[in-house]
Amino acid sequence: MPELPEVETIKNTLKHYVINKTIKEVSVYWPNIIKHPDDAEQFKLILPGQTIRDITRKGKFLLFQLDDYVLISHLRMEGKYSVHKTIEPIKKHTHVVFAFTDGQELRYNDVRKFGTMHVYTKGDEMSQKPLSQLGPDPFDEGFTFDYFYQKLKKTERVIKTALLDQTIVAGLGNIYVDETLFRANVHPLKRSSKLNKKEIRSIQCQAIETLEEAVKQGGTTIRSYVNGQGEMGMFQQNLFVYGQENKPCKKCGKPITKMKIGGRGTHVCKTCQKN
DNA sequence: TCTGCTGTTAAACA
DNA sequence: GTGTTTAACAGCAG
Repeated sequence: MPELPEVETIKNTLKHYVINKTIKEVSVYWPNIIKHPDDAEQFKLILPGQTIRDITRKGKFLLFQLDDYVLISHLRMEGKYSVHKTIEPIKKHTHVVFAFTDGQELRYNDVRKFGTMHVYTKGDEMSQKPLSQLGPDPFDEGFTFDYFYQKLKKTERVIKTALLDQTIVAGLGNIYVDETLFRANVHPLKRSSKLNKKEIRSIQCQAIETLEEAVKQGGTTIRSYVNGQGEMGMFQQNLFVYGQENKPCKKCGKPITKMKIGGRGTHVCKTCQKN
């Protein structure tokens, strides 16, 4: 589910509810979510007493900035956060609960249990998995044309696969890659190393623009995504190709084709996107 | 009931 | 380095 715009929206809505709250107790109902410390019991032990000072984001990762630690959370396909009063019943598929000292709780719910959580001592998080190998966030200074050009020029993979690679740029997923390539008029099967400067610049600009627009719309809800307040996104109304199989292209009117690239469903207008 | 699909990613293997 | 398959899971459509 959540790609950069959805994580950004969750961050913004959640901040409103959990900033300056102090963790009293942590419950873990599915320990496999916890990747660091190795032992979920340890995870439960170190967090009480910590106050959430800020929430930040890098790529698709949500970072809860605590006093002494950083909690790094990845939602994978269907992870969701919500805030409740302690007395409210726990919903199905709730795997981790952070109870605060004020009678409220931050709950992590994940139908498919693919999400991950890592806790590191503050300052260590960037040199450890999962952030250590991550490329620049598209909204960061580090996502320069020179950097992007170099990275794409030296890989033989097709552009669709390269854009999904989080070590090149962090935050694009299947929806926004398809949208970006359509807007840039580049075919997803085009070899990255064969792209010219103009195409690479276009992909970079369209990626940033698409993500910015999606953030403004509160993200894209296809099946299950909701923000930290349980609200759906609206960007699905602005999609050009994702989920538009057999529907007329909004630019040329020819039907949108769906194919498989690198094992991922890929939507393309064969008229507008040239290989 | 069975099969294939899903917004993610890491690991194992050729 | 690159591509493919599998695996972590549950739900849903056909």
